[in-house]
Amino acid sequence: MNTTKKKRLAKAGWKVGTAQEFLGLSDEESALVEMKLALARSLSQLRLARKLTQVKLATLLGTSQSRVAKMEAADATVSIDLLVRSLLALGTTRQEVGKIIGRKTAPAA
Amino acid sequence: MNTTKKKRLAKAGWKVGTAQEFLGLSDEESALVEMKLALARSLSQLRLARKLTQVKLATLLGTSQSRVAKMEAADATVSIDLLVRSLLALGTTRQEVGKIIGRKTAPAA
DNA sequence: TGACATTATGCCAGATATGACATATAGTTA
DNA sequence: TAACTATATGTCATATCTGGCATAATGTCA
Repeated sequence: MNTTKKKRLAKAGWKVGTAQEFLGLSDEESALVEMKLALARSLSQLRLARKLTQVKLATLLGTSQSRVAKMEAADATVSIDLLVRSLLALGTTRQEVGKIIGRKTAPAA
Repeated sequence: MNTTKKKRLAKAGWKVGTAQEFLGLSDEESALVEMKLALARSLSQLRLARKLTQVKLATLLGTSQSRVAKMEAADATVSIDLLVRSLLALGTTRQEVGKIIGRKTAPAA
């Protein structure tokens, strides 16, 4: 649950292979994080594919640029609900959302 | 978003084929509801398969019987986050969660 | 029938997420 | 360099979700 710790490390510039090994993330926690990462990545890709700025996407979704930035960053303050609702709003089907969630996340470059 | 309306109808005993046609649910809203239904159903099945009561499952998850009941009923007050976290806590893999979410929901019996 | 176990529903205080705003940090072009 | 665009981060009031409790409804068995 201690996401603050993770953020501190990340902010300090640590590029960790997978978060789980350094931070004491349980399997459940890391699975949840990976799901969020996969959803966040898809949202980002979808936005770019449509050549939208975060501001335009925010307007489309009825939210703010800052929240879009946080969604794409899989910030701790964004829920899976929000990510899923956003993808659905952009026309992503339920089946596709399922695939995204199940998709293995590529390790941080 | 008016889920109160739906609850009133449901409470009145209306067994609707799919919710969308009677209530003015948008595609996005109904997709979200269906995802929650699929997750709720899986949770229920998983609990029964392990021969647990809602009380025992609640203890296992660190929550209350009432919330488990609401989760299984896909109540409006339960988030996708909660359903997913519960499934993960029971050992469901991320891939399986993905499949569940994408799975087509059987119409109400 | 009563006694008991299980599940469902209503409510509410505290926890968490959201939207909005300000501001910071790139990145680009002149 | 300045001016501009796009993205990131911090904060906060409000909205929504969660856990927990009470209680109702349903089911089961003697």
